[in-house]
Amino acid sequence: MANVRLQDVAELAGVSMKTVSNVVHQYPHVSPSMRARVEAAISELGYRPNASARRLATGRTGMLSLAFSDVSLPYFAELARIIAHLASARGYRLLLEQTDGTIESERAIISTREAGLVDGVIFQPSRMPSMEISKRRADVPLVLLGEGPAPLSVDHVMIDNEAAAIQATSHLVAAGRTRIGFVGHEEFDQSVTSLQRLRGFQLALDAAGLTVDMSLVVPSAAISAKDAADAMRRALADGRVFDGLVCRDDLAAIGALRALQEHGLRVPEDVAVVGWDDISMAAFTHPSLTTVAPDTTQIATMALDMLEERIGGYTGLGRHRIADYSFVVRESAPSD
Amino acid sequence: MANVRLQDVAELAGVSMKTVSNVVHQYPHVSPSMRARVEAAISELGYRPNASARRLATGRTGMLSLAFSDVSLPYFAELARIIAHLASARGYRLLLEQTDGTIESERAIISTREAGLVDGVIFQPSRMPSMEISKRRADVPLVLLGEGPAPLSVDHVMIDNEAAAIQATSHLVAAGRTRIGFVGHEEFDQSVTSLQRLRGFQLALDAAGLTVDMSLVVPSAAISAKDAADAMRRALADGRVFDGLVCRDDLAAIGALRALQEHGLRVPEDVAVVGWDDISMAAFTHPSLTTVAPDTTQIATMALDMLEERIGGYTGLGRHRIADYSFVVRESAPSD
DNA sequence: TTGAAAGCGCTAACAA
DNA sequence: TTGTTAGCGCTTTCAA
Repeated sequence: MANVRLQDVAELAGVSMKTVSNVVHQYPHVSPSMRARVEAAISELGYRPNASARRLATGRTGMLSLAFSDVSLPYFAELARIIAHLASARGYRLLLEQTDGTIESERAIISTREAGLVDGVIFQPSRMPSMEISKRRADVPLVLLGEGPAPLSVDHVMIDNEAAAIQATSHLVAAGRTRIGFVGHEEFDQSVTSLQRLRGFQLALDAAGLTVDMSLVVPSAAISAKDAADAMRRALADGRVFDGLVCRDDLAAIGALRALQEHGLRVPEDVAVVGWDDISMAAFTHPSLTTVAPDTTQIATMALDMLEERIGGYTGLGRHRIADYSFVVRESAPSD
Repeated sequence: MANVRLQDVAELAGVSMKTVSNVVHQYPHVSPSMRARVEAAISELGYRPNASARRLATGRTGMLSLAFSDVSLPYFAELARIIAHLASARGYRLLLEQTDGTIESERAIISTREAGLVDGVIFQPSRMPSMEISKRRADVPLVLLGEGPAPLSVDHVMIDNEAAAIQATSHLVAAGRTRIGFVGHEEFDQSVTSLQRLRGFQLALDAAGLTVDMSLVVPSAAISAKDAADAMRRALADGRVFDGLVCRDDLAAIGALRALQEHGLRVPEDVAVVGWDDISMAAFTHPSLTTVAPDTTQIATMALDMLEERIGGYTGLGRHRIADYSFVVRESAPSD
């Protein structure tokens, strides 16, 4: 019962394995009577093709792996949802790999110890230097997500973080804010993501003739609402005064919102807050978040397109695609 | 370069495939010189074992699939994170399957069309009747999550939803609330989860001598903050008056918070709100959420334990395990 | 249109 | 301790 083979079906139907295979694969040139006979045998035996055997024979696994630090971060969860859907529409299943942002786990992603596990990998590194990524063996097709300075040899999808950070910061400047802080980047080992956003932040302030006050730049122990809230609580207790806040991501913004409210500050009246990612919760915080909204569907589509081209045999220099983003204005930092 | 086989390594090293295999598997009884020679050959050739071939030979895939409606729901994302970690510690990788809560997708999960894809399945159904689940072919080990009345033939992990709902409701009653509503269950095709929570809600009100006012039971178009907020907005616009709210989950609570605030009501002064799931955001809403906190680590551990027993050959009646939960009191519904 | 047979790369039982 | 070899179940030329 458990192990019905293609061969068993063939024997019961009195045909060859090839014929059964043709039926299973909907191969058009099979006479209706053959097909009927084979299908009867299939359902009588309860036959199901064995995925491992098929994979060994074809060399294709029909699986992609999706690797990033942590699925429980809303941005990644929402991205995973989209990628899983789009991948499934293209006939792939998704393997979930969490790195927890450790360099060891990220290395393990890059240097797959097993061949033939997945057909391709979509990977958003957080710690790994691009030099190291570029030195990997080009065994399995890889597309990088996120904002690292991607090595020339690898395909890559990102949004223009610097431009978006400039827009977010300028939005606060335009609203007349002058004591604008930045919250939520890692305290040590900053991810490239954070660095690019910080850079845009600084460029925008410079352009507005405001100098960056380093005491208003508040790093966080880790990427989470809790750590951002803790960092902001300390900064506020320390007497620092903000009237605007660019947050590294929406989680940091949510933590900051909490710390500001505990400190008796009103958002946006006293402090305007801008987040990043437009996670679904951003519309439901109190106040709702003005935020940078990467076009995640486009990111996922670009990544899958390039991955499929690689899987299809394309070899060539790494392509760098820039995905769109929009700037969503809500209550935490209105336009005026 | 791409296709180095075990055999190639064996030839280069001048040994048999078995010896190479022994080395690859860390088999202890290999002479050091052999080991060294083989390892040299492995790295010279850049050999990596082929996962598909290994799986075909052993019949084990080392993969589990995790199926539920939607990873972007925080509860599922957080659960997925934990399960992925624990599974990985046990040597399994995780395949992500989203059903979107459609019955067709749930059927596809239950009746795996391919054999040998995964060693086991962890599945939280939302629509599927338990009768149908029990009729499935017992091909691949399955553990059910969540609160359905699980068929006797299948392993199952859940928390006692009814008891938790009673506790949540009683908490509001004890604080003197009398116009207690329920928000966020599906409007049609209620999941068993919702029904059990509603039942506990009703039992607690009955026990307190309060009758359930059906106009305070506010269903939502779907499980999301947005739909719950919309439903609550309509209820409030309709003139319904609440002083307490048991929410089907934290997302519903977040939506409700939003609607209440827009309506000028204060939480908890005017309306006390209790959520469910204790998603990480629950500590950062404004006000923070009092909520039922299922012990997700325990849920994941129980599920994996039972799954591994099944994979290991255990056959027997389905076991039903009840996991712990706690009731976390925060600002949205304080103790007094 | 259908059949026969040679792999795909690895494991594991059995020998040596 | 190491070698031989027969599968695992499917795909895929090449024939018929």
